[in-house]
Amino acid sequence: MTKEELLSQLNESQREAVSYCDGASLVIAGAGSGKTRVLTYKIAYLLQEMGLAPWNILALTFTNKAAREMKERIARIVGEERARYLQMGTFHSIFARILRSEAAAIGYQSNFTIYDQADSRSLVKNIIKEMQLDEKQYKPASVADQISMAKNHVILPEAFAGCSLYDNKHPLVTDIYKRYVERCRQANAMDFDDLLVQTFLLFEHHEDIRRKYVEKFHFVLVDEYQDTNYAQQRILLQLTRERQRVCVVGDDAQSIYSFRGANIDNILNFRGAYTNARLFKLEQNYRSTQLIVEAANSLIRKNERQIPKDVYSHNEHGEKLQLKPAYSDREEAIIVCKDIRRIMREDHCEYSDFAILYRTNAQSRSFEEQMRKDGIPYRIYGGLSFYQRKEIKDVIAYFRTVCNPDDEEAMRRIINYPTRGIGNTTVQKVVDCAMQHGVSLFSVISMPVFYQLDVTKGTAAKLETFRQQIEAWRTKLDTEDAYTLGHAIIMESGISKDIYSSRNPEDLSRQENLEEFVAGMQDFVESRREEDQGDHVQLGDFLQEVALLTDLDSDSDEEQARVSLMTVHAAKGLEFPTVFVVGLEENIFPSPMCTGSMRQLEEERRLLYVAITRAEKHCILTCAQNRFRYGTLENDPPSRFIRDIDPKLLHVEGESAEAERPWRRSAGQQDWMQNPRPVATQFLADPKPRAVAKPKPEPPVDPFSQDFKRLLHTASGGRYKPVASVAPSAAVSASHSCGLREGSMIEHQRFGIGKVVRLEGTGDNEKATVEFRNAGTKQLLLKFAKYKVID
DNA sequence: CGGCCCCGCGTTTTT
DNA sequence: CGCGGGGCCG
Repeated sequence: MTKEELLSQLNESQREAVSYCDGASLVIAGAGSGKTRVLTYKIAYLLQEMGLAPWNILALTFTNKAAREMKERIARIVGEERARYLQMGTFHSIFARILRSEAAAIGYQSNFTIYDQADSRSLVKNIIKEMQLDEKQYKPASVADQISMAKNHVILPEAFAGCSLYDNKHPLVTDIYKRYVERCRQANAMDFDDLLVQTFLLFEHHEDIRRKYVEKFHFVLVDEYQDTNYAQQRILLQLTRERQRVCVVGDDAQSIYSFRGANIDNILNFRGAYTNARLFKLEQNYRSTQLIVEAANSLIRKNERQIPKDVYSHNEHGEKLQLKPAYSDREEAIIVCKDIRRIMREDHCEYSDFAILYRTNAQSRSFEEQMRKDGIPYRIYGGLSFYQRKEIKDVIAYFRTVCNPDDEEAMRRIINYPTRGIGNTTVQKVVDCAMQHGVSLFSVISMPVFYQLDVTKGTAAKLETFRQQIEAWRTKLDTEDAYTLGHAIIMESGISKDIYSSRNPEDLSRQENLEEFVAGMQDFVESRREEDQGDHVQLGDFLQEVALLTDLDSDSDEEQARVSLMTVHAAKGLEFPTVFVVGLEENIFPSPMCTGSMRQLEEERRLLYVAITRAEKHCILTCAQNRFRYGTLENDPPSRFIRDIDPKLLHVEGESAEAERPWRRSAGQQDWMQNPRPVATQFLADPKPRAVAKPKPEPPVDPFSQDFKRLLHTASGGRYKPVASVAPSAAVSASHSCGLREGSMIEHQRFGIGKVVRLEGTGDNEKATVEFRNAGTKQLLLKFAKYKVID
């Protein structure tokens, strides 16, 4: 591709951003303005026009998926060969690689383990217990979050007491933090935040090493810059302050990750850090209709902290945003399902053209149920990651122990799994002993006599057997590939036996998960072998990959079109012709956890902005007046953000009933949010039957029955009326999230054609019993099964 | 040491 | 309501 051809693919502002390579630049890319396009073309431009070698370009992204997709797109422009050597990946994966090769300089071994959030929390919890603190006062999760936040701001334990995170009610967090850091070191482990902090410290204390990487990376690009935290910003500065050859791309209006340390000031003040930085704005939105863009603009304009910009669209006018009030979460789901059917008829589109976005994962439930009833195929993203499932974590803990026997959290997990008679008492003795001598658990187990470990003969023998088993696998680390060794560990450790001899035969999902995991391991080894040729793929390589991989990254070779259900956070970077933003009530969106500070409220508002701007053609908001949560009925007013949207751009269903819709009252009138909530709950049975001998004849109230509607009507003083008379859908034969019904014919990737004879389970545990023509009867865990519905 | 029962708790989430 | 952790008992 010539320079002219390359640049002709871009609009004027994109072209300017791409071709400016002389110094630092900040590209503010409005929603749908072709941000990824600019990044890919810019890298192509650097390669072709500026003559940079691919290994001299560093591109940092936030997800593996983003990195992979961008690499593919660049390969299409400049060819596989050159794209392959680009230094492209997430902050964490790139820095993990650097840290492994420079481990010695900071006193680590290069086989260090990466602790995930669960490991961090568990370690914090152990420390709190050992310090004999009250777990009510020092909640492990919250302390772990504080430590994480401190690290994101590069505040080391010594400085913690003086920082703003420190609060007088919990003075001992400082000590917990100190111990935590020590323990990570003893375990030769880094948590996710360490991958940043340690990289920063490495560059800060070892100028020679910093120079080496400055020399290596001639140009640095950062995607989603609005989501970087302080540590990331500092490292970026370390790498680029001499050359100033850096380009960051982002949208301050889409900064929604402050809860994990992202700091919107990074992008707002970029030109404070790089004084000569040029600013480019991409303001033309190619994704959405004009009315959607304008409605989103009207919302985000209510925020004070932002870089002024004027996002516009030249696409068709389109229709207004729709607001559809519902009585209950169940009716909300019914409305959405009806609308999906309606729009499919009108627009002749597929299930995969729809997304349902919500604030919290728990909200998926009502939609799941309704879509199953209606036979609408769907896929839920997020929730529990595959790698967070117990059986998978156990296997990984074995792998981790074999690669790095000092890994305390992994050791604790597997030392008595499967049960081998090493109970809590023994574990605690080993831990105490290790702490006393300042060594790892494995050191104590290896030399119990030397460390004067006080256990009975029998226990000592059990520990020794365990140690020998680990050591035996360790000798194979260099000679066997990840798959062979991993498979051996699963078989020989007794994990396999434990899972397959499980007393409840219904518990088949664990087996399938394990099989999926083993298959994934095999795939990994094979694909890596092709890439790197020759060298065999070690277990450690697999662990490195897995530690930084998530569910969303996994291959989604969708055979079947399905409606996507996910949180707004998970939807960032995606787009859909039709988007439903559901649950727009106070105490849901904005989340009740945000205390109302302006910063937090503005972030919640940006979150809604992100949700709306995912939509290409239709954007439909829903709001339920009553919602079951934790078994009780909640009744919240509509979200305050609804009032932030320009009323001219919002069509409320049942407009005629305006007077009765509290959120349509003009400003100045008494604030509807301050009105006492209508209490429908009082008409319902007390959800927790206490010992109090009260006559409690109330049968459970079906939230969709006529009775319930009447209750709501009375409770609200007649204010709430049905938005649409929606009959509960007639009993539909058992059907499935994947569009399956009993009797469906499917074509399975491995087993061929078969007939579904039974469906059971919900959510991730949905299983189908299928009679295959040529492969007999099989049970499939639908989350992982690869198949197509043919009838 | 292991299983069972009861109590408490419950934003967003990537790496 | 549903899950996970802690405590108690065999």
